[in-house]
Amino acid sequence: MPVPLYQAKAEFFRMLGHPVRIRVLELLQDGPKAVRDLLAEIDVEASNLSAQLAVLRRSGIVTATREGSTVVYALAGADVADLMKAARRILTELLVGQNELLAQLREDSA
Amino acid sequence: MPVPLYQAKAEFFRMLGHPVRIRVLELLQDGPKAVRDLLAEIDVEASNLSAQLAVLRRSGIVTATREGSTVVYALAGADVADLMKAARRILTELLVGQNELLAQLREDSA
DNA sequence: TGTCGAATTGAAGAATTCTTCAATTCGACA
DNA sequence: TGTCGAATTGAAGAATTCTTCAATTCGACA
Repeated sequence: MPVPLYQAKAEFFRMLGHPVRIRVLELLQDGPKAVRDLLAEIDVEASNLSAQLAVLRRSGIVTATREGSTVVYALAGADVADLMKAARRILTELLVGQNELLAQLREDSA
Repeated sequence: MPVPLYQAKAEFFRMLGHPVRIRVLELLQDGPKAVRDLLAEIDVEASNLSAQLAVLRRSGIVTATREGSTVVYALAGADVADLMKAARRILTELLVGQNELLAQLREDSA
């Protein structure tokens, strides 16, 4: 039996659910980048970055190609920017909501 | 110091990364639903569903209101449909890619 | 008030994911 | 061939998340 769709969706979102992986995807939206460059921009150990890149690679959302002594990663073509935009829209609402809640709490205790 | 944005994004996606939570969000796109109804449509134990609903509630993406002896959940207004659409677009690409890979593997071993 | 159904919660173990370390692979270049 | 830098991998413990069970809350209604 095939993986049910909601299961595949859940795994997809889970794959996105890590700060380093998010940063990588964001950086790759400007074009392909060598691991060294990613390493320079993200605050993470090399081996940990490798592990997170492996997660992205396995999912197929990025590709890796060796160029000389370095390895270059790129988005596999999928329209990641749109997804991030949609996510940001919701996330903004949620954070605003939390702020309002916080403000109310301050009110109430004042 | 505030939570960095990529951290908030990662938590957001992680919140989406569970089959039951995905199903709930999908079902709520058709309008508010009582927990009993969700329970009838999703293959999950009541206490487990409650736990997953709690995750969604805490994030603010859904609201819960008690109506008589049942509790009704609804999307908090955020545009979840768009997000799901963007996700589906990428996910489709990824799954197609995996199928092609699989086809190649079959080729090679034939 | 007592009881029932609906839903949630806390606690505990199981399962999964993260992080780090040491070891390894791979190409470049002397 | 030997060595170096770049990147990855495997293993192991730490941390987080899931699932399940029993207990609890809360309103409806007799």
